[in-house]
Amino acid sequence: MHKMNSKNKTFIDKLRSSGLRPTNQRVEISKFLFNRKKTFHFTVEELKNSMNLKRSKKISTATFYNTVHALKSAGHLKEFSLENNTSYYDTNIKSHHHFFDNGKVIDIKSDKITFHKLPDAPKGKKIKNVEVVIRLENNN
Amino acid sequence: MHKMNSKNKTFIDKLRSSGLRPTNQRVEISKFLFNRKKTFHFTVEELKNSMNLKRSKKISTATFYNTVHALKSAGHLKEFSLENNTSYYDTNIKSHHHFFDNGKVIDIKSDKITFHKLPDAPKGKKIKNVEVVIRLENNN
DNA sequence: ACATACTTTAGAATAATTATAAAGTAGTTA
DNA sequence: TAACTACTTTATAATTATTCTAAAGTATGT
Repeated sequence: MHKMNSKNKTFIDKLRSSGLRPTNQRVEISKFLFNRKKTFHFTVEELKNSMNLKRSKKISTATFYNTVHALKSAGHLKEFSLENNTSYYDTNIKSHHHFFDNGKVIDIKSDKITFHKLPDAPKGKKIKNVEVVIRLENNN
Repeated sequence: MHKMNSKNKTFIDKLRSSGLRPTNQRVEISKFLFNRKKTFHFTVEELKNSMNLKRSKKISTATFYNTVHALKSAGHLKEFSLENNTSYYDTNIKSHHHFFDNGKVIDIKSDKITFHKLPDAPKGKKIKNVEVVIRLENNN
């Protein structure tokens, strides 16, 4: 039997709206992801490690993957890729852009980049979204 | 003993400037990649399959990976990632952008996209490049 | 409290990539 | 050109990220 406070509600709603029953594991993952002020960038492996380090009873890899995927499909997480064959996720789902600096990711607010010219979508297609990556290197 | 025509020279130079001895395998890969009019997008697996299909003596996976990596490091290929954990390479190394349409990649010439506003690089950093991805979906 | 469908989990399976080390080849030098 | 050495190729094993499987556990409606 669970005591539910209003804070948990958010996390549970995110799960429910992703078609997931709010099990203990999922609620903890959801809390871990969304109970923070700043945007959080992570890989599933990183998420698993940082959560499981603190826990006596570990959450399984499959559960991390399942939960992250469902949250992403429901639009609660954004997915993106770097050049190292792992998927990164971002708790900031608002349209925005990224700096990439040697594997480190920094968000760029959407309004920091505006376009003067954009191409039309090919026939029969329309633009779903536009994503800008600004790669950085050290000065001098 | 090899007969070398002027056409091969280009491919061999690309290898040499990548720090690679122009072995038969590498020259054939280099030709396959660069002896074409249109930009070529590929994964290493695709490259391997399309080249090896035609050959009686197959080139090994490791050689494809090694060669592609060296060419990429030397700047003869551009690497990019989609959300499926495989690296894509592009023989068009000029700064340009991409449409992504369900895993299919279409080049966008650099001058088709111009910016009205771009953020400054963080302190101590400078912008190496700016890459735009326009994701497409079907109309209606 | 029951039943049932959904979950969790450990471990196997898969896919992309990288590492290993033995056999082969290019480039240099005598 | 013969010989040498360093670089290559290759098959195969290893690794990494991810997905699948099927048995045991749990949430939810009645």
